[in-house]
Amino acid sequence: MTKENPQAEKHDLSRYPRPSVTVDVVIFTIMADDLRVLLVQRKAEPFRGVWAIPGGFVHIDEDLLAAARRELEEETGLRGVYLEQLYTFGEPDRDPRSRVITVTYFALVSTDLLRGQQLRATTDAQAVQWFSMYDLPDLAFDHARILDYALTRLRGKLDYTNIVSELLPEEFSLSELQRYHEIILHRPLDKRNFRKKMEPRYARDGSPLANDPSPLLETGKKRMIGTHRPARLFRYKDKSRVD
Amino acid sequence: MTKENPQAEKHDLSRYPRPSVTVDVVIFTIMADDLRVLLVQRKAEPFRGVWAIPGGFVHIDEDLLAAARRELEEETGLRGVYLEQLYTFGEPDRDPRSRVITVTYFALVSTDLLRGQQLRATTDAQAVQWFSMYDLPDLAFDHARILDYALTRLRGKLDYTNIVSELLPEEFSLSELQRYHEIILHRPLDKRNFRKKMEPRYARDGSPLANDPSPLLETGKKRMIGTHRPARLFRYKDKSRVD
DNA sequence: CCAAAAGTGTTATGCTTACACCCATGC
DNA sequence: GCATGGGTGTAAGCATAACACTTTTGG
Repeated sequence: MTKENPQAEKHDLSRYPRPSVTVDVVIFTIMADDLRVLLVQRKAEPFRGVWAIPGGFVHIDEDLLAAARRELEEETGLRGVYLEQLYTFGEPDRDPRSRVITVTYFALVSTDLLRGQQLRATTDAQAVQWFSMYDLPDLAFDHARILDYALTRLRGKLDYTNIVSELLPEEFSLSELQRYHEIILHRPLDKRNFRKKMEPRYARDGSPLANDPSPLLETGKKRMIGTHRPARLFRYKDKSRVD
Repeated sequence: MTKENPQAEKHDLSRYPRPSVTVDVVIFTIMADDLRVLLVQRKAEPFRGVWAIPGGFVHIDEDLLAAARRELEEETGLRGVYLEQLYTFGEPDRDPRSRVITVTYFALVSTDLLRGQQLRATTDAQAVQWFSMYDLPDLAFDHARILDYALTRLRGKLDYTNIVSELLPEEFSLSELQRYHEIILHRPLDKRNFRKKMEPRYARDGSPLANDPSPLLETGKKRMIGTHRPARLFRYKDKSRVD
């Protein structure tokens, strides 16, 4: 209380210990036909040797989002990635050592961005590794709950945002787009219905329809892989924005 | 960084100053045909005399939600109220004095609960007052943005949750329910379409329909006010739950 | 019988779901 | 011509949106 009174505030601030504030970043990607999350193996107690979501302390003059970006970059070397605040967890005993409040974020990185990037072994981790969301190891602290929450949020946003565009390469076929949705939702989707919803519509003369609700743009290019009919390629009209 | 290394952690924690953590609680109610929010007038600098969202420091062993409940009770005397975490704001300069990270919540209190409750003048506030969301004073810090965010969230949840039940009395007519929706959305709704969506459906013999999607239960009671046709009264089958 | 709010139905449009076969390509 | 993934249409059911008059009550 008494944030509103500077005198009382000084009082409070000197008398009462402050909690530590960390950011933890749930980093998702799609890889090998699977939804994966980046975890680090803890080098020290508590939970030594146990896998955990990467994260760390917020610096005193650092924005929360900036701290999340920094953590992400430390682990993956990546910048300019989609990040969204998830939730703030602050149960007093979530860290057995001391009071730690963690502001969680989730990041979506496309296979494109990841290509050629090395995962970095940071000083506080024995190892860094991608895990399937559908086959997770035991996790430190309340991190299982955080992953759960992140997955729910990701799924929830799938069908009313462009969020999947952050995981896809710039250009993709409708089958690939559908596959990404299926991997995230973890269930099969009907091909014709999916296309009906996603595909751009054209007027009779082939010109782009004015009030087309589709988020996609047909590039005109085709992709040939293997020995079958080539697929048309699409792009998202707009990339999703951070919340 | 280095949260994972206890030695490095001690280092960090002693070397680096920690931010203060507060909770701010956006308290909504519906009153006099209007959506209102509870604000306090600051007694001290900065922003002395300016209106602000009630809030205060999180105690070192106190859960975030518990801190929000405490703030709420300090201002309104109310317990057992719907509270939901909104967002965490942590720009380094959002408080000119020092680094303050605020975890925001929103609370929904029904006119029923409020009846007979006194607003309390706390030590750090000159005054406490309900303001119309549609006619707000200037606000301290980034509080205008927080209110904005809270309103967006409330509106977004209106049509896929039972959240409005937290603002209503136990029993209400369809007209009242519609009025609450209109007040929150700040636009008129079609009466027949609204009822089609909300009203319970019955089989031909008048028995309650098995797969009725309506969230409402007809109580059988009627309410007579004034000199016109009495309205049927309804209840929500389930109350909404905290996120 | 008047004032006031409660209550009520239809049509058009568009989204959702379920479902099975033909097409284009390289070899 | 075959293997492989790309590509297509229709019908039923359901939600949405627009729109105006009748019913019930107390005084």
